[in-house]
Amino acid sequence: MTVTSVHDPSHREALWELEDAFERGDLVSVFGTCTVSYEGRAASDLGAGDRLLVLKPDGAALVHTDEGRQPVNWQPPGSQHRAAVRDGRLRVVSTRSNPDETLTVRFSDVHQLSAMAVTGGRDLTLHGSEEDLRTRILERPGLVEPGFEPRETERPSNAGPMDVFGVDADGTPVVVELKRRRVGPDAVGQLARYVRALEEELGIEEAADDNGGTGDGDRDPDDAPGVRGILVAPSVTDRAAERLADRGFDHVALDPTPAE
Amino acid sequence: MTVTSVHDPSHREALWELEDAFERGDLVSVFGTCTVSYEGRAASDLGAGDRLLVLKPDGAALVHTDEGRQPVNWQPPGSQHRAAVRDGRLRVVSTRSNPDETLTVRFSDVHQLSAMAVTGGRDLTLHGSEEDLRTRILERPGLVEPGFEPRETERPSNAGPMDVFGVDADGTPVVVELKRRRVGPDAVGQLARYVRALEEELGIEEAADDNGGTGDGDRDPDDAPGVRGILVAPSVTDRAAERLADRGFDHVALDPTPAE
DNA sequence: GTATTGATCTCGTGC
DNA sequence: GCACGAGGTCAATAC
Repeated sequence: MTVTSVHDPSHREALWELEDAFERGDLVSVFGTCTVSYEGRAASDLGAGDRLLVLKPDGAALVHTDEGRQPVNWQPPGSQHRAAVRDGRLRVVSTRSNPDETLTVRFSDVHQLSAMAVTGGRDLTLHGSEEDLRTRILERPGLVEPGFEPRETERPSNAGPMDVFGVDADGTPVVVELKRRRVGPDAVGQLARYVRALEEELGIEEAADDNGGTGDGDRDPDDAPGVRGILVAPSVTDRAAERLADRGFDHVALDPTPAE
Repeated sequence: MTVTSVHDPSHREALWELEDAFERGDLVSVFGTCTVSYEGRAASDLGAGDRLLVLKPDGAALVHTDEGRQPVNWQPPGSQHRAAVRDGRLRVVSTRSNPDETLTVRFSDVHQLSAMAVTGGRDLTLHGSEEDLRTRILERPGLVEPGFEPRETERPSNAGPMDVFGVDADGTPVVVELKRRRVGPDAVGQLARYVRALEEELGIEEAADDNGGTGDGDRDPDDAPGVRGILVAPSVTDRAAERLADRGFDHVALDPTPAE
């Protein structure tokens, strides 16, 4: 089996194993007592402690403590790993450019080092994403509202691509913004940008909304809108609901996956 | 140091080690060939392949392939790990509630299993965050613009807390939104929400309070906005710049850390 | 390369 | 518990 593993190695022994593992393109895990420092997009220091260092052949480096889903320190894929023994410590440095950043892990003790050749088997089939929600709607447009007709997905606009563009039963243009989970006010802002961009593009002028300054698309919900906005999400927060009402947008409660 | 480590263990042997490690509250790493399935906020399946499984005493579980900073599958902290041998495979299941979700890892082969007791040493000192940017501005308000006077940070509003609230040289209220890096249109929307909320708030106060506020609260609707918005960030995208101009907001180029 | 947005985002903080 | 926003976010995609 292609796993090498050393228990309580000397620094020099650990160094050999690391260099071999880098050479082979192995996935490496190192248990040990170390300090960590990072400099790049920000800068950080982490005092001595026991941690797990994971080094990947694609250049990713992860320093994990006993808590949290997130590594306490890391280096993104595309970095270069190097190892050396300096000042009686095993030093692992991972660097990359653009942006320039460096992660340095200094081990006073290495307790356990393992390396394994790993290939393939990384394609995940995932269900329940925003894309699934879109598929669901395209297959059954009536879920949005009776008479809704999708015309285009990822339709380009000055404000970027809108999730779904279509028309309602009256033929009024509709912008649909999809979210796979409960949303806050930011999603309403996003929808508003698309609606506004489409209104400008279609040459639909809103009544009395061109004083520059703070005019930001407020409308009277009683007005017949030039372009409608519909937010499709399982639910919305109170503040988002307020903002939806302000803009005259609708919310449709829908999950990315059908109820089971 | 208490590191246990087994190479090419039988499933039963691996099971013992796992259960002991769970008992002791160890940080665990497992190299092996496995399939992974997840069901909860979404659902996913991953075919057989060699991976690294990390199990943390706080309940976090991470499945890593040879690529990427992100685990291909995971379970958040607060989950419960369990292990068993079923159908000739070593099965590790991690579950949590609220939301209900389950990660199942089935090993056909375990190549290497290590466990280490880990405590403390997880407080990181980080520099270059948004908070550093705020500190910088509070110490030298002139960086925003000459005459700017910060009055409050995290000032509450109907739209949430604004990063910095203050007044400019003319006494006009100013909302400052801070970003540690280059920003897109979303940040302008965020700033706009705060400015709008503050305008409404001040409008209500003026209407409800006959004395008006301080003398410097006067403004000319045609000329100056009631509330100014300033986005402080290293830089902004074109679309964000457009949007800033639309709203009449200003951009101040500033890094979280002084140039070196 | 930059820009934009989704994510099983995670994580902290405040209510 | 929910809501809101930051993050060295990461990662995919379009340009």
